[in-house]
Amino acid sequence: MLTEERHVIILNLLKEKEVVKIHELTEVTGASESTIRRDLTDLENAELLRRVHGGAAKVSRKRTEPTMDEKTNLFSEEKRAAGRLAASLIEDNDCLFIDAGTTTLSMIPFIQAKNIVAVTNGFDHLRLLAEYGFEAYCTGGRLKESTKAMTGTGAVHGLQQYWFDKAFLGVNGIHLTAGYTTPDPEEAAVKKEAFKRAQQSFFVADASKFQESTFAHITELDKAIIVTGKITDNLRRMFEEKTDIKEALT
Amino acid sequence: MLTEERHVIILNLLKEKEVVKIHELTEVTGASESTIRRDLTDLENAELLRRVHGGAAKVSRKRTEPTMDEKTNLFSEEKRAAGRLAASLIEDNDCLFIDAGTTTLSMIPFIQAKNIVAVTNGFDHLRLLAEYGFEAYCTGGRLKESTKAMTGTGAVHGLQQYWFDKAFLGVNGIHLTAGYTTPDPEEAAVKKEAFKRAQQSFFVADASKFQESTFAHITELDKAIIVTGKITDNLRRMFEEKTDIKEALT
DNA sequence: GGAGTATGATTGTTTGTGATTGATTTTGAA
DNA sequence: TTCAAAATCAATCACAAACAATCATACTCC
Repeated sequence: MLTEERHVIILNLLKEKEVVKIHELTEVTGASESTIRRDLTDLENAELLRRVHGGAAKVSRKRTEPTMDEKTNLFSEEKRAAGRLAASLIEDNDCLFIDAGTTTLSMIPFIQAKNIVAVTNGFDHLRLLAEYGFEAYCTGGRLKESTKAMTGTGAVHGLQQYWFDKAFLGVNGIHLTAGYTTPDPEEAAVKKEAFKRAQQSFFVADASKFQESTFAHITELDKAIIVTGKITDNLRRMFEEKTDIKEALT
Repeated sequence: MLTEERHVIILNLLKEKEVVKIHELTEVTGASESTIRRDLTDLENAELLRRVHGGAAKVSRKRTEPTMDEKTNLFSEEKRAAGRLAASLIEDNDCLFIDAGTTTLSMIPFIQAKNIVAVTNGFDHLRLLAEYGFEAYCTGGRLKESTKAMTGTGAVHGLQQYWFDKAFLGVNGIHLTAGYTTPDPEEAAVKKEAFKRAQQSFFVADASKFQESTFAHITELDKAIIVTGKITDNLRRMFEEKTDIKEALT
């Protein structure tokens, strides 16, 4: 039996079970323990499994390398805090919409909930959701290169196939009278549609977005919940009179 | 026995099994070990299999390295030739569908036409189209991680917003009686819808796909044009009786 | 007939294998 | 907890299998 054949057998066994024992593998393959050990060492180096005493175990999908990068390097501390807080609002079996944008992107590495389904119009979001092993859907639509978001009627049309438990939306302005706003009307149309189709909507934003207003209106302030990093006492007092705010502690 | 015949035998054996042994191949073909080794070296250079100690293994089509220069490094000479030929069929102002799959991916760097609009269900295709400055749309749908294709009703639904001048489709089997086929019925549904909505459809494939048939039917042989790399005289004669074939010269 | 290619045999070298060793980890009973 | 037996481990060895390189022969296409 070829080395390659044994490798295939070992990996296939590991698709069905969490762990395989060395003794088990010697029986299935007819090879000696030494050979199996060498196989396991090779496969571990290729990051296709993880060695454990007495055999080998599945390498979990969620432990891919981007984890560290994304969690520690890619985003500012403030964005990560807001992302972590937003991710904690997701429950098992939720059907989600996750909007394009860096603030919503930062929540994905922190999602702990199991068995969720996520629809997104963000190119990187789609990739990241799949990398972390979540069931990922894409809205479709025109790829706007500057923001790597899919927008326009294609995206709205794609959204109309789904209903959501929760929508996590990015936003550029959160204003006491103007409500939630964003500069691009095409993106606003997508956010509006997602908002309409979700039982609960969350606008995830950092402190710089408060008391700003931009061109295109999405919805009124009290129709959604704000998720944010640390903000000033003043801002908090002003906005929590009008709507729910969830503020990250750190 | 001709070199070409042995190559076909070897590749066919590898479609059914994960690995083949050299000794096995000497028995089937009657050739010496040296000859088989040379065959395997050739086929490995064409990226149609992967050599392993004692034989050869299926080539896994994972792992695209996005930082490489796609024109020179990412694809085999055969794939590039087919891609270049397919790209040359695109005219200015065309509205295109470009299917997911490595063969169709290889055409994107060669597209010279101006002012085109391209819709795709391939994740990498979307990125590459945008990188090369084309107007890129995405069908949407569920991201199938293994192939990085978006499929299912979401993708079909997304497609129904568009009509195409030309559709470039990937395929796993091109068979004289079974027509064009692919293993996954969900992907077949997407290809079918794209085929239906295009004035002209092209199936882009390498030589190994000829006279193969897989599970899900897409359409009949004479309803589309085949774009391929170099194939044997025998194959060309058989297929050009039934439909148009465009074969890359090199 | 001669240039170019494909083939099979032979060579010395490299790689994969199973057995053996003593070291390390796990287990279970005191 | 502590200790000893059992299981598992990494390291090493010698042998066998597979390897690339080379050569001489047979074939094909001008």
